Amino acid sequence: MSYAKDMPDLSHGGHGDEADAAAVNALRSAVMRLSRRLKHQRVDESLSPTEMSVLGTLARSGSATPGELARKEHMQPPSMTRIVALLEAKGLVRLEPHPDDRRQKVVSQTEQAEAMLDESRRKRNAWLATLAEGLDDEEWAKLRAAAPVLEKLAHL
Amino acid sequence: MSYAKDMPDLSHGGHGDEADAAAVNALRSAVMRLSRRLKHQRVDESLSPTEMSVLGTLARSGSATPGELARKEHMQPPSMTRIVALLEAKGLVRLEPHPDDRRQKVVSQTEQAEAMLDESRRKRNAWLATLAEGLDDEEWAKLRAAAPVLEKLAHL
DNA sequence: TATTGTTATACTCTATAACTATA
DNA sequence: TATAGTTATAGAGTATAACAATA
Repeated sequence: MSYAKDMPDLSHGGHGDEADAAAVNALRSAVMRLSRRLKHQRVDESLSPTEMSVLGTLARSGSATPGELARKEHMQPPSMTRIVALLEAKGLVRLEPHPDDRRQKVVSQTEQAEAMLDESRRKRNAWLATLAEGLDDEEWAKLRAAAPVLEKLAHL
Repeated sequence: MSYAKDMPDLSHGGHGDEADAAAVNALRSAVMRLSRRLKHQRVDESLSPTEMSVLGTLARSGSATPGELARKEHMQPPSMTRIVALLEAKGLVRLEPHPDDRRQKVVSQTEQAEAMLDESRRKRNAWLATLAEGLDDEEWAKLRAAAPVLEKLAHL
């Protein structure tokens, strides 16, 4: 750990000690395992985790172009094309021409998507609550406090 | 939220209010996005996130049979067969016959794997530290506190 | 020329089903 | 018969490269 003493006053960029390394390890490992399980314990049979994620992003932003969605979800444009097409086929998003730029399109969620998200949230809670029964209150509180940070991290 | 008043004294199984729902949402969304990015920002070019995860598990447990590894990683045995074969081809694990049961095998990490994990931790810190520069100290502290909990959750 | 989105294609990871060897 | 692991195969998700339309 020789570099720690060489960078004494990084105001908040200096997350690099051993506790941080352990956290990084746990984080990466947990993220991989959870993502694998999420694919299976999916709450809505017909929707993949990515489709759910895109729908969530859309719900927050109101509407967006495919390119914006791809950037927000950190995927490549062709992948987003496919996701949007799937969601449209399921009646969960609407595609309209962009008012100012005829190359672009505007994607927005349908009423059906909104209802589905509500229902889905209920089911998700049931699953997660079951999983969370293995956590005590203190652990759950830590997780809840970190959730928005994790989300921010994923968007950085 | 009608059920809250119907289940007044669940000691710690009652994670189900709106703040929890928001946390669940953020958690799922962040996990999916991060896992996708982890596949690309991988620190060691030749190792997939899953291979890294298995190696990490192996480092903690010392050695294990393929079946045990599959259960711990929440994957199916055939998938683990493939991962173990890849790791063996890279000289990172060793396969030995099980002393008591000739159906089973014992997987253990090599010295090379140990060295690789050390090197990898350094690189990972660099990547995460870069990402974490967008977090303030308080956010990072929350994340660090939650990391072991996330790991526990992923194993439940 | 640069940018948005799409099409065509290939790769990686993982699962299920069927099989082999051992208990 | 039941269990551990493997082989064969298929499917989902995503990427890159090449392309079309528009700016």
